[in-house]
Amino acid sequence: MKHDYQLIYKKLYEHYGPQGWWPAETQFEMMIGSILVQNTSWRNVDKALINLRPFLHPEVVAQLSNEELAQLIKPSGFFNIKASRIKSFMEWFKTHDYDINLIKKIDRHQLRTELLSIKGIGPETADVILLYAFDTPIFVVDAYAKRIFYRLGYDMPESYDTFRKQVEKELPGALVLFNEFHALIVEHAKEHCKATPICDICPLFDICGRRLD
DNA sequence: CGCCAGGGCCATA
DNA sequence: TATGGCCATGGC
Repeated sequence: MKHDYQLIYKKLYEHYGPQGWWPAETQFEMMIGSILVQNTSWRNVDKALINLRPFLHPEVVAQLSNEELAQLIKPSGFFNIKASRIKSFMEWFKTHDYDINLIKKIDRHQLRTELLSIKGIGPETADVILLYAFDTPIFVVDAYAKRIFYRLGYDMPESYDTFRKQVEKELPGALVLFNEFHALIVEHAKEHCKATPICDICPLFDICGRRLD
């Protein structure tokens, strides 16, 4: 199957329109949210963020105990693990003086390596942080992207980075495109390609020419 | 009641 | 290196 990632983007964008991600008030909130949302619905993350927002300053979060933090983020699930992951992230953030603009000056390849070295930050979380907090044009390989491409019959690489680079290679490198693409893929997944897909109204239906189930 | 959500770590083989 | 178990709440 010939793959055309740009056509998928086009179809999703035409159907759903601009998404304007990430849904956060600050870049710091974005980064915390990226950990909270791991394998979790945004609905639950939002509840956690409402609890957390009064404390949502780097110096304050860094001072909270794991137990206090866990209680605040409880609605997001996995709260003990995520509290620990947030604290690990804060340790790294502190080494850059909690300064987003300072981090933006770092070479992106090195920054990605630094993010991946943090306990609890894997490739997908690292990439959404790079994309939505540090304006790095990068394709986020999430479960939905894999599912869509596989179901379209594309022959995709298995490893995360090879998958990511193959998609990036065939797209124009504009930041806004990668920003919207990931958001659109998630938005699409909310309605389609679930256990009981409704694919005759799927915006990708005329690409695959068949039901995506 | 069961399933799963905008993952990642760790133990085992 | 490659699966499998585990983490845990809330919506449906």
